[in-house]
Amino acid sequence: MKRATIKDIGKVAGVNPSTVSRALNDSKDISETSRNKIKAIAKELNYVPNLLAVNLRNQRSNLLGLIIPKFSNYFIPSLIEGITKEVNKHGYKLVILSSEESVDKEAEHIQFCCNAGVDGILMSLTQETANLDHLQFATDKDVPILLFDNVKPNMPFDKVILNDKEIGEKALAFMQSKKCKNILGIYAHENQAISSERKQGFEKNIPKNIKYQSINCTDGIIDETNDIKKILTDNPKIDGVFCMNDEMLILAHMSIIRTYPDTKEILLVAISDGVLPNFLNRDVYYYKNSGKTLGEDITQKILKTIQDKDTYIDTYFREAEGILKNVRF
Amino acid sequence: MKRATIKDIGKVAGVNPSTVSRALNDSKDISETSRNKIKAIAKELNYVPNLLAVNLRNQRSNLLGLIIPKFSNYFIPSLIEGITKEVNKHGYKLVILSSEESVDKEAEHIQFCCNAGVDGILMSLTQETANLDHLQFATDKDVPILLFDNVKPNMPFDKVILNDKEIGEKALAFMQSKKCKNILGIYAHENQAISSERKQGFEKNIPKNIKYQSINCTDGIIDETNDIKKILTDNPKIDGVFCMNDEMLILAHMSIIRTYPDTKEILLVAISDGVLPNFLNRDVYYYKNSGKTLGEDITQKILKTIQDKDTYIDTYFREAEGILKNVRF
DNA sequence: CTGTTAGCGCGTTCAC
DNA sequence: GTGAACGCGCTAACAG
Repeated sequence: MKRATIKDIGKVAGVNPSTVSRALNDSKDISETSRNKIKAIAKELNYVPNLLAVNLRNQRSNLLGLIIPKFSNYFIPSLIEGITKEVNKHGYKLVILSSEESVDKEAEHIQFCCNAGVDGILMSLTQETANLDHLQFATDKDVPILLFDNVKPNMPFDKVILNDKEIGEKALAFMQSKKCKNILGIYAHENQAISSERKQGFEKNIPKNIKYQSINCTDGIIDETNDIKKILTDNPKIDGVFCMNDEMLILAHMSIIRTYPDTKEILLVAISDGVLPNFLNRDVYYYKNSGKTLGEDITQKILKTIQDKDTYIDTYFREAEGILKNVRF
Repeated sequence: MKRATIKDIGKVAGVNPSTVSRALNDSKDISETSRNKIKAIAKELNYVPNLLAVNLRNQRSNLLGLIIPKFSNYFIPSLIEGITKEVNKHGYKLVILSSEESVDKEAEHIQFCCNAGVDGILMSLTQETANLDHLQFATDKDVPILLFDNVKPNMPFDKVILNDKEIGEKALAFMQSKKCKNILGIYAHENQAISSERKQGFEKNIPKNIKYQSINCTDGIIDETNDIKKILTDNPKIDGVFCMNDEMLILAHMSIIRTYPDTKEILLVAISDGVLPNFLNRDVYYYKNSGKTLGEDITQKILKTIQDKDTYIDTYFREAEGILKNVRF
């Protein structure tokens, strides 16, 4: 059975389709009686609006686009969960596009969003994205973009930024207060903005009496524990490890317990989504940057931008929570 | 600057919009020369088709809907990654809808998919979903649905099913071969189809000489380690633990190392996505059911259904890989 | 308060 | 091979 349209309803009710539209959308230009009558018929006929038509008419789709560079294990799922929750609340839906670390795909995804009438774009850039010209495509078409996560403070777009550098500094200060004398820092790829920000912050004030070295690892490649293990073995005096995110934390954790099967006094400090530390069998101190709440945040921000039709460029700062300690039973 | 339409192109080229349409869609009813000319102009004008219009015209959107009951930590992210990868290959996009364990939302999401011209629905049911009437909405409108994960073999829809019961049996046999005499099984909520299937399989052939008990845990609630720890403490002879998925595995792992800080001979067997075991500092044997490859699978299946316009009900079986052992360095 | 008309942008049918 | 006209389903502008 073909689905009913407003035309069908109009035929049954003996009114014009536009009147049906008014009734269904609770326009004030319509009488109580015909509104009720029309609504009753609509229900009778199992009428549901065809969103494709509504969207074409309105040139918008109630869709939000999320463009991520790739899937990481801890942050992204948590982020998606936050966005999905918030988006559902406001009657929007979420389309997820993964660039798979390709700038070309990133550009394609932006194009798609614009052509599909997406109302706004949430976007975390690829590691390779140096040039931001392809974002212009969206701004030209007045599709709001909000950058987050892998974004530099000087990028001329709406963005949400964590106080990365400051947390790096705080982390160092904390480790100092805990009497660390020999520290290893574990970071991601240099092109990743948040990684280098956190690194810069951490390395800013290292005093002479603290020995320090760092390593860059690839997300989630468990083999890299071997490299870390080697550093730990070669430097038995290391008494503190700083991890720039959860992926690095798990590598560090594995490496430490493999290097020192019996508990050894190495202070483990990280910036984390907040879930993983509680699943590790070792004290972990961490600054919490929850993907979930970030997801809620950025969703609210872009929905507001959509509503207000703002065009100027905003930078929103976000503070990590901490320092926290994981729960041990 | 307003974006170009086929009308604009036609004006510049001095032809009718319909001719432009033909040229752009490589219709055979058009001369080589005008096709090239029109395409050149289109490029010149930065023409990109308005998908909203295309979709309304075709009554479809090149969108796939994914409806999940909620976000778990291990399986779902991996699943989404698999689907996204596969979907991108074929020019489709993915919309993610989370029911948050509410049957009502589940129904709403189905409705949305149908009204929005989604080409197909991938769906894992809520724990509470007993009645499948609301799926009828989609079949009525000829929107293909494919069920996976939390689906019972007798449900009259297209579905992908893992050999859950069989794996349960195999797991028991494996633990027997490893001389376990006292086993604890850890499962999820009873309403979760895969959990109860795996449980039934595992419990089917337990011999008299093996002591066995089980517990149902909630996903990702770390407090439940206390309950497991109590069982382990009260039953010091337990020498094997079976975990129905990754969430249970991590609970078991925590509980074991907390109960017995020094290594103790407890055989740990699980059904897993395959990532977590390698991050645990203990031997783990597991049957691998990768969310990622499942995601690829179900995407291919539903795309085929869409293409073929099949209407009969298929059940696809999927085999877990194993038994595998985690990598230890 | 309601009907008429027009158009969102595209693809397709039917003429020529 | 091309133009004209129509319709997908809905909403908004204008009249009355």
